[in-house]
Amino acid sequence: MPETGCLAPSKKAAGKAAKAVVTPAPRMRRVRDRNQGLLLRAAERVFARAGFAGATVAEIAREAGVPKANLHYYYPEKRDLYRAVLDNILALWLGETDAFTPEAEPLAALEAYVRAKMRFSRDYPDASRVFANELLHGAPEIGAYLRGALRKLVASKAAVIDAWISEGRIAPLDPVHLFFSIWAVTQTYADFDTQVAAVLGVRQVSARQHAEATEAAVALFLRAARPDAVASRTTSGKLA
Amino acid sequence: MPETGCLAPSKKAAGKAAKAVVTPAPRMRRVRDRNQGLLLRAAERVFARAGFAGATVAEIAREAGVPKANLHYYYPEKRDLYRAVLDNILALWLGETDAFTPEAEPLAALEAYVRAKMRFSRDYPDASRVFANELLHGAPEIGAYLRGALRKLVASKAAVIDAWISEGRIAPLDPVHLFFSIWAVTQTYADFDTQVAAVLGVRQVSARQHAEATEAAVALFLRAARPDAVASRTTSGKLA
DNA sequence: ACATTTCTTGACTATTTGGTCAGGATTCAC
DNA sequence: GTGAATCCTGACCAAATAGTCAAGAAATGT
Repeated sequence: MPETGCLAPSKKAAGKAAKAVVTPAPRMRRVRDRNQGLLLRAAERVFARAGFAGATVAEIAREAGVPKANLHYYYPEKRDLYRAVLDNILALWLGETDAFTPEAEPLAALEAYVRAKMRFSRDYPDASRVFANELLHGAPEIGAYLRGALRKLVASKAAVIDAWISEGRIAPLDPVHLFFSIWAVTQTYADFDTQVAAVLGVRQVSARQHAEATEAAVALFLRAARPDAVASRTTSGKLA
Repeated sequence: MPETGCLAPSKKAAGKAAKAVVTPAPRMRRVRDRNQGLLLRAAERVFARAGFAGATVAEIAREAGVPKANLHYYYPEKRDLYRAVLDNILALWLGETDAFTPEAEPLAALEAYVRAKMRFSRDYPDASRVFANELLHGAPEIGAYLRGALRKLVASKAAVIDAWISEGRIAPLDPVHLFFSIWAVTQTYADFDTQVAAVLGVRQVSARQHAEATEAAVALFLRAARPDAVASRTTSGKLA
């Protein structure tokens, strides 16, 4: 899970003897991994509930159970830690689109994706919130990723969906906006979980309520994506 | 627009001569209104792009064009200013549900609501973002509002929709989750506008693209909410 | 006019916070 | 063992920031 691209003794620290710092040496990896893991998990929690600006390194260190100075040993700057957290999250967030292949059954793929995203919002609410917060403030750290990998991914999946549409196997919904909608709806149950709980009249959204939310989301998208039953039922396409 | 419940010379300032402080006096209202307006608008912008913790009163004051000390004259604490901004936003956010009356045409009401919410995300993106940020961090300031007015509102509108459902005039979607979904989808175009722009491959979402997003959202919800044409077609024949 | 209230603002302060550092403790390869 | 890399950490520091204050400048009612 670690190995986030941020080597520990940063440029500054490695000022004097810069010989074999390239690889952190295959030696003592246990301690580093352990502490980085602790710090990453603590940081995710704290960033999730306070945002980047609102989080303090002291609090993260306390939550991780290590002295602040030790945190700075692994992550020289607050931003390094934040980046590491985001990198972890992106890896998770990107997945789950495998179902969208030309041969797949469109509605089944859609349902699987919605369910996967709902599961994500249940299992990794902190990750979702950190991600949301980053987007909300203009994605200063992951903008390049959004314009790169994510954009490419969406474009390729949109092509698949467009093909399904022209075959009449799914309703003619704009695929890109469909993705935006799915992300929005599923993440709302993590990011704005406070609002959901408040409107539902509970302190915390229960597992059961989350399951109901999942069914509601699935129903919404499946109903919307259901191809118009009528159509012209000709050979290839339909009402083009 | 001002008159946000936060009178200027707070408890502290009004320590000595506390006689007729109840009403700010109908006198000099011009200056106060003007400056509070400037500050509120500046604060909304700054809070929108930096969040509560990330925003600095100095920046808000600069953006409003007044000295920092003058800001503190009207809003003794940063939180007072934040509350005032939120109060303004809530008033806006609450509206637009008038269309949901028992007599209304369900799909028309739904469409009107979605369009209104999309318009909101276009016209008040900063308000939307401040609101989103507040929710994201657990709604420390407006939690009571969510559990009170908002919850009641949703409950009453959900009852209307449930009635529509039992009359077969709209698809059997959970009304409360329908609201969550509509809010999620429409606000995503304000709150996560960075992501939308990135995936669309543009720097800024254009007016035209926002219009397309609106049509996509309307299509999504109308298709999902369309009652199943078949049904039982009994006594109170609906589909008029 | 003039007393009174409201407003304005530069200068100041207390606190928080990210980050540094030097010296010591561990750990590991050999 | 032992030497070298790695790790640990209390004590510090400089910068940023929310909030104060007191003295004076407008504005206002009568």
